[in-house]
Amino acid sequence: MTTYTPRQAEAIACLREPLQIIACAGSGKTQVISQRIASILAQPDVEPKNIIAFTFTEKAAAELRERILSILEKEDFDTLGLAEMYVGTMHGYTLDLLQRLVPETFKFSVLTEITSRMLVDRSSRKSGLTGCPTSSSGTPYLHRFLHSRLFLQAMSVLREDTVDWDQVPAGVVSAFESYTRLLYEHAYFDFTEMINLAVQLLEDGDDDQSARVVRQHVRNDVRYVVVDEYQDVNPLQERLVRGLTQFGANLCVVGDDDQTIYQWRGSEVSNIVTFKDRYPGVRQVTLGENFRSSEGVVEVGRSVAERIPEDSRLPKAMVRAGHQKWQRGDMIARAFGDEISEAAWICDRLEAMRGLAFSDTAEADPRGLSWSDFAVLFRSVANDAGPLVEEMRSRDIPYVVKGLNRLFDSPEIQAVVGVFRYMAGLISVADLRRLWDLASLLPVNAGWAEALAVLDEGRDFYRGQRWGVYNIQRLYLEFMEVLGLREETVPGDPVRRELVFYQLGKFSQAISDFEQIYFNTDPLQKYEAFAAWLEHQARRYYAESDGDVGYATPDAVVLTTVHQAKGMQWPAVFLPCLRANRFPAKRQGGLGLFHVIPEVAIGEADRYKGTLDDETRLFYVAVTRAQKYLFVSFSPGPNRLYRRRSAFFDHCAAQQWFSTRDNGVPTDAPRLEPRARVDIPSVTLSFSELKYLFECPYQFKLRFLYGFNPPIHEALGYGKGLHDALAEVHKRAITGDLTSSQEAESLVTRHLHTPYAYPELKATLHRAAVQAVQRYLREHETDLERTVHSEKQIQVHVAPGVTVDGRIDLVRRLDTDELAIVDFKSTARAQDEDVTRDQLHVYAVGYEELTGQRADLIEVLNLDEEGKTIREEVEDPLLIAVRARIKEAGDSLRENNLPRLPAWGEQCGKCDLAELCRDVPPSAKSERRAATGR
DNA sequence: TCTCTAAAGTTTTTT
DNA sequence: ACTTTAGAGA
Repeated sequence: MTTYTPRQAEAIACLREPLQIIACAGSGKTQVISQRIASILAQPDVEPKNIIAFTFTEKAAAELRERILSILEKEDFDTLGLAEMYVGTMHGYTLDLLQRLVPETFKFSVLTEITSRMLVDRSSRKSGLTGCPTSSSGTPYLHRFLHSRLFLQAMSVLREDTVDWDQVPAGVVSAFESYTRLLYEHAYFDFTEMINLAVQLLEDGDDDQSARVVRQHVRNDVRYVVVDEYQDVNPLQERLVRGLTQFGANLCVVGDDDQTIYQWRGSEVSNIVTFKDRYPGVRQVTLGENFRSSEGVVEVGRSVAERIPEDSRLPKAMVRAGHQKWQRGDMIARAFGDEISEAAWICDRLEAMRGLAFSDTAEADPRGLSWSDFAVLFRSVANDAGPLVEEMRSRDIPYVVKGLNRLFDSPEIQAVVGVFRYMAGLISVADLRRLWDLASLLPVNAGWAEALAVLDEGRDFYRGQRWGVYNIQRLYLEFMEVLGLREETVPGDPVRRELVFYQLGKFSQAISDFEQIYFNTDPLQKYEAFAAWLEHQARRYYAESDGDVGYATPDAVVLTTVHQAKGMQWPAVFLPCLRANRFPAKRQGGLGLFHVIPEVAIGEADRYKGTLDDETRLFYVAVTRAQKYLFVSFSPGPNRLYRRRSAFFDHCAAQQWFSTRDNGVPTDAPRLEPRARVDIPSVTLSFSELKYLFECPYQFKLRFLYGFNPPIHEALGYGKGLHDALAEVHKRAITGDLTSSQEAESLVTRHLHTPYAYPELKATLHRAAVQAVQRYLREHETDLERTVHSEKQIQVHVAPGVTVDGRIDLVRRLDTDELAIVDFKSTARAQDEDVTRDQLHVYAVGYEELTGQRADLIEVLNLDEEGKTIREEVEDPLLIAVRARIKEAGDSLRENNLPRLPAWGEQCGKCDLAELCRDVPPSAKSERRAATGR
């Protein structure tokens, strides 16, 4: 049983008035939030669906969810309905809210930073980009490609910030209008727009139909809102919080103003600083006890925070409360003459400290420090980490770098990029061959000539075929297939093979991103645009190491940025390269936000500039990551801007806790066998991921770990549209509004979105969808009123760390009064029946966990004319078996044990990626060509 | 202490 | 592509 300090207990027990928890670094914040949510749930009249908990990242959400579940399980709490408690990001919440309650948005899809930029560049006039004026004399208007990033930043700020529209130039206003119009025309949300739309609906009166439904739901169901990392909330997100609590829901915000490090992305510190003045009757609880670090680390952290002017901080004093002891020599500040000796010193230290005895908690037995207990934090990994990486490589110290290697720098990807430079006519066959030899990518018996033939056929743009035929993804996969390039044919050892395939998979992902926007473009232009995009833009966006292959965390020293280290801790932390103009960083030049939107139009515009205070907060975060050992160091950088010491370095060196000389690790210091801290990574699987994992583990690996995507199909969106139309029908049925078959046409018009179809196909699909919906409404006219749930969110916690979540299409009562779980399928080419049955049994397990009710039957209802319906009983042995299979799947995933099927099987015939895995037997070839259109 | 010129340029979540 | 900074020269 966890014991809590009086302050922590006060926060946990405070459930009535608005609560602000000011949580210093290492104060056990997540535990307190989790326990508080458990006490909310313990109240007799509260249901899980009454609770919303916001985190900033998905990772933080997963952690919080796991923590809450473990508390509830320990307290033997009834977890009925728990899937309906929302724990996640604001983006996820608003998207879910809209796509559950506002039928017009069902068909919307989400643009990423990459795809929104492509959209803006592709439609540079319609998006408002090239009509957007600036205040710089050299650049009266923004340019295509060059300024799309800046343009999108301005478009976000206009919605996320408090804007005085009278101060915004008319040209910028009309560019903004063009941009939002373009989004809605294409049924896209960017990351800001989903929150923006939800906020509009929450703030609107009840006269708009959608607003009424959304507000009604919030009024009835939302009773507790918790916001973690409140210091990073921007003004729009603050409005969302306001909107959700406007009908009296309790609000609890948690954060630390000293750890505001994303202000350049819009977070507004004043939200947290003035919270008490903006909400009535706020109870403030300060968690000042730091359980993480030694007194030396805590005191230095406090002194850094005190460099921030008092009037922009909440008053607080962090004190040490943990068991770590400070000893002279634990903290060292050293300056070096050059980068090489600084890197060498860090490596000496790492080697000398490995094996030192260390206790994670007061109770735990000490263990020897291992590689993964050390972190090196940089202000800029991309600019400063080079020399240290070099040194660690030469000494064979295991490490992982986050943010140094760009995917497109590797010779392997340059070889692949060459393929598309060849396609665009920029290089010759000989150049291409040279690139592939240089990357040593060619398999032993590579079919080079055949592969070139594939390219040349693809390059014949005047065959008069439909544009959709010139599919980049298909060409890429076919090129690899014909070349015979598979994971086991990549030259080199298995480690290299895996890495190369991971890179090739990421490239496939990049193609998908591109084709999502450029699918309907004249083929020649499309290939030219792709080559140009690869050359100029793609390289900035795709980092080689941002997804590690597999879920296992290696025992290695972590090299990362301070930003990415937020929320983490290590026994020993190094902060090297503390140079003036780098940390604190100097402001960047160039055309900036204020050339588009004048400073006076934005409240608190300073935060977009990156001030000294912001850098100080970042340094505070860096320092407080250390549990015991902290090493700050300086060496002059390669050019004259970085020759002087950082003020932060001098600050540390002046503190008594630091030694300025290294006397080495004391020879009598206790040592133990190095043993890494064991983290069991938690795995959350969606239904579709689970489906692939059951079907073929290697297919799962190719798709989700490497990132290979099948080519875009022109009819994409048909199944989703049908699905959404029926979802609306059933949701209305629950409220007693039964849809007649005359409405099929308008339902399909609202929900069917087939952006990749050529006009004739579009019309065909529309007709087919209307017929399918009519047929469904006719055949199920009388069932509609027996609809129990539509799109029911479920979640199954299979074992510690293994969760499956997904949605059940429909739950309804049959004439026989039995309860049936229904899943819709819309393609005649239905999946393997075994998998469908497994999947449905997962639904049954989830439904039982959610409602405590047992479903009697599971049904697969095919919406196609000749499609058959599968119906079968829910049986206990199957439920138990499915649970065991999920757990097994989760375990093999964590062990990265994802083998191919032993031989070509029926599933392989339906797998789009089979050729990347093994030879297709001659008997399967013709059938396959028919099925995949190749 | 002022003025001019050359040289340099970060961090990154969100389905 | 433009603003900040260091350092030279006045």
